[in-house]
Amino acid sequence: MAKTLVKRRSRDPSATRDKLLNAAFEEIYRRGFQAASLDTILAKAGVTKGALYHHFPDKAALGYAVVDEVVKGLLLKRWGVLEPATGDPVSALQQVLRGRAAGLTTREVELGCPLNNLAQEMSPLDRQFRKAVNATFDIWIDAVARDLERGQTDGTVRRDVDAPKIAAFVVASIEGSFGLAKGAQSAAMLRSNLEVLSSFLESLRPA
Amino acid sequence: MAKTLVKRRSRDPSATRDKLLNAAFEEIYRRGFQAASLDTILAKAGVTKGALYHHFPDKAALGYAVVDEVVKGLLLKRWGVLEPATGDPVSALQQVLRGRAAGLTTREVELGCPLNNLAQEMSPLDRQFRKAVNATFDIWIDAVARDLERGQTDGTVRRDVDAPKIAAFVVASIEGSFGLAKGAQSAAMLRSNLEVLSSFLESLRPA
DNA sequence: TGTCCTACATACCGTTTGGTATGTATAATA
DNA sequence: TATTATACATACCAAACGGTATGTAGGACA
Repeated sequence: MAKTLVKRRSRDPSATRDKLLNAAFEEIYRRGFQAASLDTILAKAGVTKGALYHHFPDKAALGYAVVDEVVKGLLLKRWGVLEPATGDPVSALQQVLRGRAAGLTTREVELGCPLNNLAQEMSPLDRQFRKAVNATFDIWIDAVARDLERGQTDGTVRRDVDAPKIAAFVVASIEGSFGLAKGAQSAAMLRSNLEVLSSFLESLRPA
Repeated sequence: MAKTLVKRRSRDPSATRDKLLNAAFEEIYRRGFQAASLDTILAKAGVTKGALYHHFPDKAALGYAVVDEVVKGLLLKRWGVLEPATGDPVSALQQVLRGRAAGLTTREVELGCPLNNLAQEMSPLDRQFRKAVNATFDIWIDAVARDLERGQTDGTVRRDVDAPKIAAFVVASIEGSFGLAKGAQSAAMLRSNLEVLSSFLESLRPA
């Protein structure tokens, strides 16, 4: 018996922490951070207040952890930032857009982008929140910018475009599209916007 | 003495209502609707709870009124929707973008677009909120779409573009740009994004 | 002038909130 | 085996919340 390896620990702090993070993410995603109820999070996680305040000093710290350990990874994975860039960047970006447009869930359309939700709600209210959220956006934007710059050296992207500026605009357009579609509760509008963005990307190719 | 015209009425219901709406707008703009405190709003408006609940049945109704009677007009005015369209639409839109970029306030960069804030926070939570917010977005999008269509008949806009789709994308990009800039607290990023959007609009002109 | 409805002001209420104090069982360590 | 720190569970708290009940002053109208 590999008891020491497989043993059912009646106390598993990291598992408890994960349950808290996941439950908090769900609640925050649905209601926003400020309106997220700790009691609801605890009920969903199946633990008590003692566990929460053992792992996190306060509600804000739980929120920061949700950004750094849940939302950040989710976003970077969904937008292909974690995978190594290959081929010409315009086509690669277009493919990511198509993939996202094809795989949209109702939940995603209704609730929008969790990172953008937190950015809009918390940026003016909490400096630490703003920094955590913004750091993640910067990673995304920088990744797009570097892809475009690589395309410029490879000759697949026009040399007269300002790659960092375009990258920021691409991310802004994506988030704006999700936001508008969230208000309209329309996956069709979201897909349409992503298509327009895709056609804009096409204009970045050399003439 | 034009007493009946200029008289200081100790009771002025519509003025009281306006004070409530303006104070509520400020508080909601800063903290979001859910976190907006009625007591704070009342203090800012200089009235009491009795006045509030005389004019509005509950907090939600106050929020709806803020959208319909404050935010809506503000947004449509700022983006030139209320002024009659003239000249070629691409140039007109670019001019609005330049004007907005030039006239940005710190407050606007930090707090973002009040309509978009409410859209992101309340759309999944309150159907009536969502409808009020979305109706205003639709007015804006439709206005842009009609401008573009007019340009198409005038020959200043390419005929192969889908005007309503482009219009939605333009609004999405603008809101996304404000949102990203709000997170980054950067007027420069906002201006940069609006410039990229302006260059995109340029591509709508006939070859 | 008397009446009556509007337009508030004041005081209060139950609920929910984030947070804390305290007790206790587990499990590594000495 | 005894000790001790970790990892919780339970019970509780003050403050803030949205909302209500009740009282009252202003002003149009009769």
